[in-house]
Amino acid sequence: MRKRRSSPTGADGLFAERVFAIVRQIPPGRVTTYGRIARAAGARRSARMVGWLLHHAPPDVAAVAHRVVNRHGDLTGGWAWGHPAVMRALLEHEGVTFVDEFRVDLARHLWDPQSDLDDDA
DNA sequence: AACATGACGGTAG
DNA sequence: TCTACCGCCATGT
Repeated sequence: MRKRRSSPTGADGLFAERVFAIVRQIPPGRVTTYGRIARAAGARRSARMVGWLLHHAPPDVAAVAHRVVNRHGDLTGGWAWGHPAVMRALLEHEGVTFVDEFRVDLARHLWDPQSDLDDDA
């Protein structure tokens, strides 16, 4: 039964692949959290792994990784772009509003990977 | 093998 | 609202 591991980087690839697929589905102008992604992907490694995976994500995923923030909406991974201001600029460019210098308005832009049935539609 | 660290999250004070 | 502590999993030293 559920004996996975034995592979680096969640390398079954299952969890990682799952996370990357979800991130790629985040619609522009929307944001989601590490925890939401972890939960939608079957968070066995916890949300911390999501952040770790994003740091090791392929170019196509990194291209939309700015839409992933922590549970408070803070741009904790902003330094991956050299400075959080860069990440903020990318989000604002998509219409995302902020409630603080580096905190997005989750109440208004939060997107849940398990609820991709709403919004736009 | 052990300890410290990290793009996190939840609960408790 | 903010700080502190614990749990989770992989990496680097």
